[in-house]
Amino acid sequence: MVPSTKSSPVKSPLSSPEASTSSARTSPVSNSKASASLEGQSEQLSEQIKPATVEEESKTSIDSEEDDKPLSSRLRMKPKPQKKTSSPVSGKRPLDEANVSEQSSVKRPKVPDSSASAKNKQVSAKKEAKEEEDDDFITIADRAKKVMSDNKSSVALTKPKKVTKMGSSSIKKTIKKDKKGSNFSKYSKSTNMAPSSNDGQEKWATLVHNGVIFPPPYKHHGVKMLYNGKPVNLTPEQEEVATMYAVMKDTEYVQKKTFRNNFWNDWQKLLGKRHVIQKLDACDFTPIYDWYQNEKEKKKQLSKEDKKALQEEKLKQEEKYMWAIVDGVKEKVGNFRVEPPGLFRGRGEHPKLGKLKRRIRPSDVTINIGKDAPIPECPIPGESWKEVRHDNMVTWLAFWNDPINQKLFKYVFLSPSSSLKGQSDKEKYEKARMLKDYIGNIRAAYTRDFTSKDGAKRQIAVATYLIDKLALRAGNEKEDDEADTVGCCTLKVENVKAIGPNSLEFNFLGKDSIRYENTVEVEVPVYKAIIQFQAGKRGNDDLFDKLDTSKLNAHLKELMPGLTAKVFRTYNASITLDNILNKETKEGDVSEKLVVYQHANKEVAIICNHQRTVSKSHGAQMSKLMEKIGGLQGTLKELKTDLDRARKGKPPLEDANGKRKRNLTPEALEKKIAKTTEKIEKMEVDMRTKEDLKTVALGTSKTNYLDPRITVAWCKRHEVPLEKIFNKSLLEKFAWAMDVDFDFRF
DNA sequence: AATGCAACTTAGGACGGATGTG
DNA sequence: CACATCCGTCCTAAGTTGCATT
Repeated sequence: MVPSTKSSPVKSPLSSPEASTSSARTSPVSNSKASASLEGQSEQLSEQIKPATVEEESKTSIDSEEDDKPLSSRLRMKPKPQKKTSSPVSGKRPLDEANVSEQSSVKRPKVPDSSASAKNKQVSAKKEAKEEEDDDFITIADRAKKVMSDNKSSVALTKPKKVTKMGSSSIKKTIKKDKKGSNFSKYSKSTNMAPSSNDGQEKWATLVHNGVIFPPPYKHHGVKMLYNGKPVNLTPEQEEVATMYAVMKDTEYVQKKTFRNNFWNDWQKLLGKRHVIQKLDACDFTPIYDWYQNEKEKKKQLSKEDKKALQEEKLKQEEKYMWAIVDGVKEKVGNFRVEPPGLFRGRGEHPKLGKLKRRIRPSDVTINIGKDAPIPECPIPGESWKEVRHDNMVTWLAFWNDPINQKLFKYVFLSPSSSLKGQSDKEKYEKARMLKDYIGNIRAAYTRDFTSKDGAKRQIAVATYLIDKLALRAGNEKEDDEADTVGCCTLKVENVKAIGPNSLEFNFLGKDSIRYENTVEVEVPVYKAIIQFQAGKRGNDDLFDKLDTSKLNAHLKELMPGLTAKVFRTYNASITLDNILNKETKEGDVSEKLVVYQHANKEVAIICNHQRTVSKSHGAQMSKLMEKIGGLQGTLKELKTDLDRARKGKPPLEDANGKRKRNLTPEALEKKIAKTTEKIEKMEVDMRTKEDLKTVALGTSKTNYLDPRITVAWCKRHEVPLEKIFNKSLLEKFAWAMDVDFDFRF
């Protein structure tokens, strides 16, 4: 795919290919294809873009009155009907206020984990233990005990962990009024997490695992590619790389010159300078491509049983690598498979596209494991690990150097469902919640500094503002051998256009070469500051020349302990979800509530610019839906005439095929009409959402930005089954959030 | 202060099985 | 039942951040 061509949801589904003007990177190919067939429809379906109407409220500058408003209501990229209601309410939330005052009176401990509720958890966990088909060999109760004792011991024999002050903040949680049927603790396994945050501390006391599994060796297939029309003999090594290229025939990668050049370069090294094959252009890989397609087809044609058997075989081989035992608890390992060799598939215009990513061998791999644990046997006979370490200050189980960029490491970590990951996830959200208490002052401070005499200060202020308001990423410097993308600190002059009287038009490639395109009305001082930062510079110069991420983060740390740029994204995402859910959830059935949730989720995804490419079949799908609706409208018309006739005692007209229809009573016809109308309406809604979400990825925010406790609590309050929102993986990942109080607010 | 290294989180796309639909 | 679409899972790239070194 060509990520850079996606139209940005930040703007609206309407942003057309030609809107993305600048940048040589823009290849309109996929974009125009995707939208061409649909141009007319999408115009009707999607909301109009207007240059962001950041209304009155934000012109009055950000003052503390507005502080707990969700970003989405402070920043209106698209006017939305239902949002009109939001302004008078002014974001005051009784529940939240209670929270805030409570928090400000009690100094928030780093991890306000509630020991009180931990007790509850154990009880409920035990209760549910039976129905949990957790394939652990340790029971939950055992695990709880184990963790408890481990904690004690590790506290005893390691540097004092911050086990202290768990009391104060947890007191509030003792009033546990559980609503009927709203207990999700069946998903919370041992919620008993190590009680402390431990940055710079031991991450585990004991660690046992079986290392990593390597991909099978290459199987020589002997299918001959053609060179100038003639079959060529290749050694297995040469053939392997040729095959990697051949099978990518219908990806967009091979269209890219960089990809082909890099591939050729690396392949030629294997062929040798004097090989018959002298240039890529004269190569015909189709025999290999066809062979591969055929193999794939064969695999697909296997019987259900055979497939299952194959799967089980694989599972059996991998079983031992799937688990680690961390402090006596069996935990899933995340990525225990070593990455197979292949051609590098970078995103966007990555300079290393197509380079051969060589095979990783045991001698590349460093293992990290408990001192007393048996060292994993090297799975390839005759070879051995590069190194074995016993470092409990880190969480990785293994790593090797990335063959594409030797300086980088590829790590093997535990899976997101592990309590190690869960704990840091929780800490992440607690930090973001802490920002709530500081955000007012922070906003006041940067607003003040928009006009600071000190240029560096001004840049920090504006950058912080953009990170807060637009949820931009920090933006580290990048090397020349990476794709040319930017974040806040690395914005170029040409990425921002000042549009009078006080709007800014952003257009740049961010992470994963996803385009960020957005026009926003900003405070006048910001507008002026940007113009001043741009003065006398060229398009490619840094907008913030006195700033980088470490300066920025150092500054943020002075405003709140542990504050960094990315916390703003988490904070704004989660508070937006919390606010929208609580504002917009009405009485109604589950499906209506799910619509509200999805809407909130979408708002967050738009704020964070989480995009996806429009599926190849999107256009076709839409036309199909249109057709269906058209058909239904036809029947509706027919039914209406029939109703008219029936009322006059006449028989229905013949249908389109000239067939006779049954005589129906007017009542029956009315019923049918109502049903059809309903069906049409439902389809129209479906179509609108589909179109609306065609470029928006909801999953990323759900997985990484939205405090799961907001969702869990909301589900409890509104009796929505959690499984409607979290799939199995997410339920596992968020086990730590399951027994949150139903009145939890972010 | 700049640079480099290390460790960890966040990200979109591919793929294949599950589920819905006619 | 056949097909399309949906959805979860896997994969691994691409970020952020903290800290040590120069």
